[in-house]
Amino acid sequence: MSHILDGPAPGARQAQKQKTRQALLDAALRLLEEQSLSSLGLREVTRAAGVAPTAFYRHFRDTADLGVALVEEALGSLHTTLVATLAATGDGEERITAAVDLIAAYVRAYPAHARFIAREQHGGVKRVREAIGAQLTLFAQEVAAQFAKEPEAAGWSEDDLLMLARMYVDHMVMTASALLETDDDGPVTDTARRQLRLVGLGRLHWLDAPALDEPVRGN
Amino acid sequence: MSHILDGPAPGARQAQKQKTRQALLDAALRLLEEQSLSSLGLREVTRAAGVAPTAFYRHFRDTADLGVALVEEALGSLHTTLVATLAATGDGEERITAAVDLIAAYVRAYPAHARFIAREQHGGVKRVREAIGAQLTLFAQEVAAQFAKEPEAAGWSEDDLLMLARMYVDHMVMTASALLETDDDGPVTDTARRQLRLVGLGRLHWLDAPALDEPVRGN
DNA sequence: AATCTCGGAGAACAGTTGTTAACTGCATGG
DNA sequence: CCATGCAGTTAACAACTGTTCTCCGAGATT
Repeated sequence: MSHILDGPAPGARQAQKQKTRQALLDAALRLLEEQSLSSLGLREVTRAAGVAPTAFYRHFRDTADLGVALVEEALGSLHTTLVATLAATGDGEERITAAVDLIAAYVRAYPAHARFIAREQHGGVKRVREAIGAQLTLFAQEVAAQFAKEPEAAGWSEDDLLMLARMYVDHMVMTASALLETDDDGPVTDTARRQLRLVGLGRLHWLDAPALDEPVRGN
Repeated sequence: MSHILDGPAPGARQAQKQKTRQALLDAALRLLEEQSLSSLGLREVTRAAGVAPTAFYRHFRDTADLGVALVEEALGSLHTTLVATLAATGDGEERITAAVDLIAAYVRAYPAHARFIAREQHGGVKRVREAIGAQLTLFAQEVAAQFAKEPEAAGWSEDDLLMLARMYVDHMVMTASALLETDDDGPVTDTARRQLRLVGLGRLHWLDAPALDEPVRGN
């Protein structure tokens, strides 16, 4: 263990603090596999983490606050990975496989994190819902920005690109949730790939359609 | 009112029972607008319904049981409406508008029910999750069956039709959830229509693609 | 008219919750 | 080297939870 980077200025004291903080996050995440955040008790978490109830307040105001921290932990590191995956693959079937594999790998590596996001995306705690929504919107913007760089995006409005990107992002969350409720990934990833293929086909022919800016309102 | 099927005896007594049962369901649904089912307390519900805590047991074993009843109340009557809407409209833009309008009307008419479904679809109570999942699968099967009757489905495998239908159903739930978090339906329904248009375009060109039963595994 | 059924009320239980206050010990900065 | 800051502990609180048992009174049954 090197002491060079964590010792000098910061303090080995904060290391211990973040250690218990992480213990609280881990304990909470484990408990959240079988319940929702809005029913997660402060004492429940501290008990599972092996610390006194009052220690909780040194790190979080309440369980909603802890939930927001969990959102960052679950989604924060995914931005670079996602964008890198999209940038590294071309269009079409190759990219579809890469995207589905990415999410399947994530769900298998961090099932509790994935479950937490899928569950609390529409959950009962407003601040957490908003935090997840903001992250997903950010994902969509990043995906749209990546799309914009590619030749296939010629003629697309910014709004339509964002609409397309949101569809991909929302589909990822749906796929993750579906993966969590099965033990055989095969059928789920297969369906996910076919659905992405369908959207990709629609994308290819999007500009074939006549102008729909002001569709017939006769009805 | 027919008395033949209700049971052994008609009874104005059972009317009062179902009245309090409905009071419990209504009270629960109201409380669930700001929390998840897994944190919904039995006493909380009875207090809001204006009955004694012990009265709860005359109707439900626990709050999870009540949740399953809410799923039926929220989704049960929607099957006929959905199928009728699909059957009454042709393909293309007309059907897209009809479908989006249907879900927007539902969300506006029964916001608490819609919120409950969106929230508990991935929520912390297994039995309720399963009940919602079963209903949505049923929806998908009904939609797929309707699709199968139409000329556009020629050449489609049963599996692909179900995949397409699931996509529509899941997209409906997503749209409902998005509508619940905004007060201006315009942008949301607009995006939803464009996304459906995209999927519809993909559907039209689905058979153009080469056989993908055994895609290249070189990777 | 007498009896039975059963939805609902009331009281009490042991256990849990979030939050406050005052405390201990140790790493840290002067 | 000592005083300060602060992560974590202990104790206590009023409030709340799900559940059981007992009882009541008004339909329903005969």
